[in-house]
Amino acid sequence: MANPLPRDPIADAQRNWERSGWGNTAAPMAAITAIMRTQQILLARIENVLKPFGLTFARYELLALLSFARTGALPMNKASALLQVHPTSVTNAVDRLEKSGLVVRSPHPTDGRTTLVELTTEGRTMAKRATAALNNEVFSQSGFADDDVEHLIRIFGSFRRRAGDFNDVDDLSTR
Amino acid sequence: MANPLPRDPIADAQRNWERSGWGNTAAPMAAITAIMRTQQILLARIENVLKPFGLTFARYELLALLSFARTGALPMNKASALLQVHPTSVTNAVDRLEKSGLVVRSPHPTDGRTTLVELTTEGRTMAKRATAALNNEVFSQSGFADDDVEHLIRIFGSFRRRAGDFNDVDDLSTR
DNA sequence: TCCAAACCCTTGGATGTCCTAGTATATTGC
DNA sequence: GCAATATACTAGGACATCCAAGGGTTTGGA
Repeated sequence: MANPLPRDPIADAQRNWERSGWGNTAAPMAAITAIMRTQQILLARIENVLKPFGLTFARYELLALLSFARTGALPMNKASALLQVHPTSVTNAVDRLEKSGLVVRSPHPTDGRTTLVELTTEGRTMAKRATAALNNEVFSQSGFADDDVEHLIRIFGSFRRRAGDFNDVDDLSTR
Repeated sequence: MANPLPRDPIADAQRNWERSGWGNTAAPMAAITAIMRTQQILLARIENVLKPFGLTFARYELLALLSFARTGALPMNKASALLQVHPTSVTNAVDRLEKSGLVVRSPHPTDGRTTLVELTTEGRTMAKRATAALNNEVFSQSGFADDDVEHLIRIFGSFRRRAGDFNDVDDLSTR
């Protein structure tokens, strides 16, 4: 990890924006830049925890998704939709997970176009272990206050819905 | 863009987490996953706006950084530190920007190890144009309410400081 | 019935990020 | 003053993401 900078580079950028006549968009610019940087920091922490398992975050997400599927299997296109990544990214992840013996591909029983990805026994075990590690080493000490976590879930939930990610109006806080 | 899902996959994941005995970390997990997805959406929007300019976000960030430097030039290691990316990522970006004629490399006047990256006239023009496009097409319609933008800047500012990004306690709201 | 359109997955290519290692230059300490 | 250590940049490799294009399978309308 590099040494801390003396000043916040994003706050500096915000000032530069304002000084250049973009005062009305300086704040959203700063917020978006902060999201980018935060994502980078969090992803690095996650990858660091997953490395001993021989997993990356992309592959872990697929394992976790499969572990919550009723039968431990999903069509590739379904996984792509739920993970919200390009189909080729799923192909890539499945290739590597299959080489590691954590998932297997099988033909869809009724649709010849579709391929199912299924968790192996080792895959299910790996998903459990990796999940425990992530919860214990990352999520339980995220660095966000409880209130802020709720803020983030709400703000980004609205954002993602408006961005076209999903249609429902489900609100966990009302359960 | 894919069609919207009927349900929010992150809210579903949060429920699965709770059902599996990870109730205490389900919320931070959901918040972090939402940050990842939001970053992906925003990056796609930004790349989309920059594409006509032949720029990517990584290259744009370097151009913007240089455009705010007093002399339009910075040592590579300085750029790496301020952009908070690996030195090799800067090398990569400079290689491509140099091929496009937007920046030039030059030796540091007193330190033989250091290379300066400097904006060309075309580079400065490009930075201005791309910045205007991003402000008009992305930042001015970020999809976040003004209040939420302030929340995000505050929350992620604290997070980044605690993560070791920078040392100051600068708070824009007190200016 | 049958062919065009739609859908599913994969291959190949472009980019970005990081890590590791190697080369060159500066700085430090004895 | 010189060797050891630190610093700066780059080359090569592993992965991830997306896009474009191609081949196989289904579906749907004439």
